[in-house]
Amino acid sequence: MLDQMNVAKIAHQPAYRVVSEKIRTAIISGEIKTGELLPTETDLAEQFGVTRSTIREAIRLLEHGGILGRADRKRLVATLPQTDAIGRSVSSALLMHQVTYEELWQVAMGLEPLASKLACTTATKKDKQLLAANLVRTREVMDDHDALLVAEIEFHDLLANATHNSALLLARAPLNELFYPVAWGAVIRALSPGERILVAHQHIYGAICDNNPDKAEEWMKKHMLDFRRGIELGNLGFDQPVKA
Amino acid sequence: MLDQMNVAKIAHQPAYRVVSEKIRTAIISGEIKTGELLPTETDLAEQFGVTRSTIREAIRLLEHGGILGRADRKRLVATLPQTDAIGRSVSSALLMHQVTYEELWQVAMGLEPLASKLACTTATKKDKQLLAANLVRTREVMDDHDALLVAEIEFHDLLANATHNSALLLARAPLNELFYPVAWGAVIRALSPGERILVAHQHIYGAICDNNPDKAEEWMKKHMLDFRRGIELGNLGFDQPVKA
DNA sequence: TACTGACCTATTGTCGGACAATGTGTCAAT
DNA sequence: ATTGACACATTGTCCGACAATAGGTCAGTA
Repeated sequence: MLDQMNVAKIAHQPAYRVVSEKIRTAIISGEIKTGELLPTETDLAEQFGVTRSTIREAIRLLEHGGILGRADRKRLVATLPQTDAIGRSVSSALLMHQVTYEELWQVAMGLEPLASKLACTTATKKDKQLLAANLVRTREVMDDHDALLVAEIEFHDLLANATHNSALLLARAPLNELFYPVAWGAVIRALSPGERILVAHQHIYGAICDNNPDKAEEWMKKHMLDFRRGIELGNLGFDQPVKA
Repeated sequence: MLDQMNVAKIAHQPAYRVVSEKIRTAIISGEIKTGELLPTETDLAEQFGVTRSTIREAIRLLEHGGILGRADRKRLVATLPQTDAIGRSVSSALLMHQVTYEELWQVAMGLEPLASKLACTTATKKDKQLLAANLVRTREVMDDHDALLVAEIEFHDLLANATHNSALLLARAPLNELFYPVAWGAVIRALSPGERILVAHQHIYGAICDNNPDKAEEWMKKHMLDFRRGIELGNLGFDQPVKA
């Protein structure tokens, strides 16, 4: 009796959600390959036996998650959810949860040294070239706070990409979106620690080229501790919620 | 000229996206408090000067991200995106990116020992009670593979919750969704390592009660290495993509 | 031939109205 | 106070329509 009620309730899902789920599994299972164009809304409506309005609601549901994108702002395509799409929703969730700088820093302290260590064995020549180019640019813009921040964020992003570990990339997405841009930006403006940043980056890069995981990890930890000290020295509210 | 084109293109966003964004910022900014009921679709349509269909599409866009939930399957309420909602979308993204067990294990190796260490200083009495209860249950179901897996996952989840770090919770969401259920489940079925799991959990729990962060971190690392060895011993394809 | 420009078509975005199902509140009767 | 009938409100779904525009077609011209 109670079971029947539950079944009945669960069974009664809105059509737009059922359709959305069907499309989603079709994409995940590879039945619809990524990059492939979806049928038009009218066709989909006919296929699923519902009206276009319902199809459109189902599409909206998927669109937000990044599973569906659009080729030319007209036709829809199945796309791989990219880190930036996921990162945005994760970041907005964290903002609403009033995440503090310290919480983000703790995560950074767990992931960034790990990324450095892993990158030593996984970085390709291309990755190293990109990192080297970033170092050059960092040296050039050392006195421009905004440009320095951009270069700093890029360095950590390149490093993470060099691990070729998509799980790691997604896990550290909030760092790119919230931690570095806001908190680190404040430190840079307050303390102008360009020289210290560059030195740390150079050591990390050197360790990767020398295939020395321990050294890479160690220098990244120093780098993160530097950052924490910067927040404290600048009295920037380490335990305050991040504000967008 | 080029600027104007960009502006024109950016300016021409579909109404459902504009409306969705307005509602979203209204919620994030606190103008609409979480838990509060939203106006009805008809009212919203009138407010924004669009038709109900458009409003509904805007709502679908937010519904997927967990920003909007429903009180009683009728009225909509503003809700905080919870880790499980985010976790689902992250996990589906990872599946599509063909994440491997090894990649997930690497992230786990970065985050789980960190969680153990942090929990030592942040765990409340309530947290410790929950962990203790979990240990009792684990001992009881040691021979039931499925129940043991549930208890194992719950232990790590309780531990993460004990850090009270929402950034960490979100970062490790894929571990809950993909890593433990699938990979660890395979190990348990293949090797029946109930005793080793329990011993590790007990040492971690003990370290937290003794406020001994280093020991907690160390035992969690052992625990993770055990898992890796299990995968290798069972020849379960450590470098294979995870399949849902 | 290769390019240009006008035209046609397909597709999305938006509108308005309609109805069924279902939860909710009201109000009278007991 | 409880109950039951009834009207009402709200969501889910359908239908049909039209404007805007991206893309393709096709004739005309250098």
